[in-house]
Amino acid sequence: MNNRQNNSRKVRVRFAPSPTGALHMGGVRTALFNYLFARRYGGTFILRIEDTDAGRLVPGAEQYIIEALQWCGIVPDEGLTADWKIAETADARHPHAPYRQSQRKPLYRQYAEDLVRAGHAYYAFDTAETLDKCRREAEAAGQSFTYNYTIRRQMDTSLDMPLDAVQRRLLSDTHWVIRFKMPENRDVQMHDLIRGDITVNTATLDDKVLWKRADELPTYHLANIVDDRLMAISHVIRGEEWLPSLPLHYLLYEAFGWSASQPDFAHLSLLLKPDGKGKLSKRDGERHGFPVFPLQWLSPAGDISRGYREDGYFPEAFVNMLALLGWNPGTEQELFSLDELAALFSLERVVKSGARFNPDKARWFNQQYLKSKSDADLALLYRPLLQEKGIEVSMEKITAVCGLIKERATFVADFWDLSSYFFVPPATFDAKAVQKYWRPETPDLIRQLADVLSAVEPFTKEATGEAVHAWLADRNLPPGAVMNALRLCLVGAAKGPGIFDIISLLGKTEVELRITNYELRITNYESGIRNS
RNA sequence: GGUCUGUUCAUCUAAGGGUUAGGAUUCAAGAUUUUCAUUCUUGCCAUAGGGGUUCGAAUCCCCUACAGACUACCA
Repeated sequence: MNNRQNNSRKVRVRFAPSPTGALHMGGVRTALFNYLFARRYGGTFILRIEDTDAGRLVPGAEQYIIEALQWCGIVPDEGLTADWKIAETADARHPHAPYRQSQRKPLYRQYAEDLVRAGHAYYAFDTAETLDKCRREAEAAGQSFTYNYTIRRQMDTSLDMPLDAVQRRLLSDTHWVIRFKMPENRDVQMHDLIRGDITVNTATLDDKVLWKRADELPTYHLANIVDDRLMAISHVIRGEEWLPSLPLHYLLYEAFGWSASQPDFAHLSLLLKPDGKGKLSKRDGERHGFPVFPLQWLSPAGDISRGYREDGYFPEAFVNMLALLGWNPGTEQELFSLDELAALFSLERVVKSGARFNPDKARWFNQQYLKSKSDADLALLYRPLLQEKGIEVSMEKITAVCGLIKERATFVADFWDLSSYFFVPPATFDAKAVQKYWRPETPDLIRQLADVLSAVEPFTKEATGEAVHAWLADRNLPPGAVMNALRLCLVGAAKGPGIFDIISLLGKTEVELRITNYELRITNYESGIRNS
């Protein structure tokens, strides 16, 4: 079998979502692979909105798609204007405008009519009730109803109708459709860039509706083929759910006489649930506590779905994680910028099987990106969170704190739990730590230690460290005798960065205050635990 | 039910006829940090099952099982 990939063509790919709700992460991955493919081969990445089903349109969905792509850094070359709006009028950069199919409405009918004239399609006048009845009858007989060559001559169609009768019917009836006349028994040989050769016999396929008189709109299949042709799409990279309609699309290209220049196809496997069976759905996120959407989504019904952005993921981490779900470069590198991905991406290395999404790995990616950010950048992100709590401190201090805690965090949102004691004195003490580190002799030692620290000048990490160790050596005490107790006074728990980092950042006054205030409280607290 | 697609550690995956089947995440243990986390080391854990082809199969072929998608005047 020859590989029908047409390498000589200029690469033009499209992401063509339907604005029927929030774009879920599987959709983002499809957009990403298209974008990466275009960049890898110096091609053009086009955004096209497939809104041919007015009944399923959801307000805000189109805007959501655009915002999601924007957040991810997946920038279309064509179809979206510089101010991130769908291009509606043609110009040099957007020669095929409009890029919203509802606005291309007048264009499609002639193509459907051409097919009728050429004998590849026909008019069908069956009512919804008739079709329903057929389906119910077939179901009752234990079969499924297929509108194809076995049945089409018994249906209400133009196939055996005199031409003038057809004309009259087209004018008097407003609910007819144009159906593709599926060949009876042909093996359609197809090629998929990811899956290889596929053959399907047309006997199991049906006469798909291409165009509807009722709303004068094409169905997906017609609009898709016509627009891909008009927009000179070279590669169609889309989800696996489209694989079953690939034979129809091949046949459509053939019927139009466009086979020689039809695009190459690549079908991406689906994203699966983290547990159990089936494809990833909105419900999984709710059940397992992770987002399935890039951005938070407020449905018109009022339901809120969480988003990666709002959950504190960095877009780079989200994109990196998504890229490695079903693709890998063949090396052991796992962390990639968008530019690196664009340089490495190829369809040959896309995995055939479905990828089960793993929330743990997603968190790990975010942690990696968090660690790699500069302290100053993180401080910029942390400051608003502090301000919300009414805390106004210098950027220097926030930056220093970020430097000390970033290795301990996965999200910026973790920062407060990890560093509140730098800004407000601890209000509670970890009971286990108190039991472990607070001994009868501790209060006396801690008071002595406070005196030692108050004499240190300048109050730096190094100087305080030296002074404490000198005192320890002088008294012939092991460090364990006071270090953790001191930490307890300052932090409230047995955790956090190095004790002298904390001491120097807190400052002499605050350290003295916390030791004198808390030594007694902890002693009482501890005896409370003993007595209970 | 029918059609198509898929199946390597729990999860993401590498290995395009010859390796002790490799890496990452998770989990566990140890080291480091007298804390916690990081880091490092180690460990646990896989070719769905059965037949072929071959000197040799995760890899090629067939069957079975399982999984998924599709089966609308939705996309």
